[in-house]
Amino acid sequence: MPLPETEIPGRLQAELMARGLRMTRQRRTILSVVETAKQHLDATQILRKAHKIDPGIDRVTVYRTLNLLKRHGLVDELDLMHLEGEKHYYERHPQRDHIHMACLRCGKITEFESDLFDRLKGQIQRECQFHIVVSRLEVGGYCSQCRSATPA
Amino acid sequence: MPLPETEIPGRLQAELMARGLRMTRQRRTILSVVETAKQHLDATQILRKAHKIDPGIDRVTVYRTLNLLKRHGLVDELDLMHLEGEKHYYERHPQRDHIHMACLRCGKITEFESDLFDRLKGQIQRECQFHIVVSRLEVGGYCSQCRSATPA
DNA sequence: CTCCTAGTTGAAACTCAGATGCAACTAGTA
DNA sequence: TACTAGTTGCATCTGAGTTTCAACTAGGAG
Repeated sequence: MPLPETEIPGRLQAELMARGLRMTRQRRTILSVVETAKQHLDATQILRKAHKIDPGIDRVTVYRTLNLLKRHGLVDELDLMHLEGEKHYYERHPQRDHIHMACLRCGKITEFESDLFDRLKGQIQRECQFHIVVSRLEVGGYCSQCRSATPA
Repeated sequence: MPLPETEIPGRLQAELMARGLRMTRQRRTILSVVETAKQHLDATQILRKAHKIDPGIDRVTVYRTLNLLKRHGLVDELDLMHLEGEKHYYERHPQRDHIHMACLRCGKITEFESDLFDRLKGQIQRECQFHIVVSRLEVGGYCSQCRSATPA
């Protein structure tokens, strides 16, 4: 089955290789963890998952690889309003930027795409003559469930 | 000259006292530093400036006071795209939220207010039923000067 | 004005994410 | 198959921010 686009096991890998970067065993592992993540993971969680695939992998390699991906715009670094400590979270850079909403009560993270957001970025580029490379809109507050819940 | 609003030396102080919080010598000092800051300061810079006014002041007190102000929504905590390390920057919470643009080349921080931003927040509150307490839109990229400058 | 106490402070020690220096290793190429 | 620039792992470091606790004090009660 020589499909033209196998896509699933390695869009990030493909993109890194297309940039002429070396594909090591460790990088492959970390990339697959990031790629298949169901939620936002921090560096420690990524290390833990990578460790299950390849126990020899080191913390430092995870940090270095995440920096590499960030520099190449392949992953986005999130703070998620520092709801718990100062760690960073990572997600594959999406085709279309979205907003992250963090509930200050239950900690749930919700994502939201908006045309207004796209237009706002356009306005910044035009009016400020600022060339946007990365953007991050994070909002802290109370989600619909927590708003209607009885106060803790 | 009993002006009804002396305003200048202590709007933050007044707001804290209005909330029934204790006004200590140290807090007064830190508040005045934040209040008169010409640019975004991190905790260490705030400590340094506070130290010039009151050498006895401790790091810990600065951190605690900044947390207090943050909890009361009197200052906003910024990351400024982590241009240099993981520290946080602080600014008085403005009447109207603005966007922070960080130049990845020269490090300059520019602020920008936008009607679209206000509308976007309104949309989030309405469509997501999310009650916004704090919002932070940070953008990284290249400012107009650096775009036209010769590559380093 | 004096006393009282809950809230605040400072000093030291701690935590934790992330970075760095360097010798050993290896992917991709000649 | 050999070579080498780039990568890895380990040990160590850094630096922001937090915690613990005894001593102190702002601001209200008497």
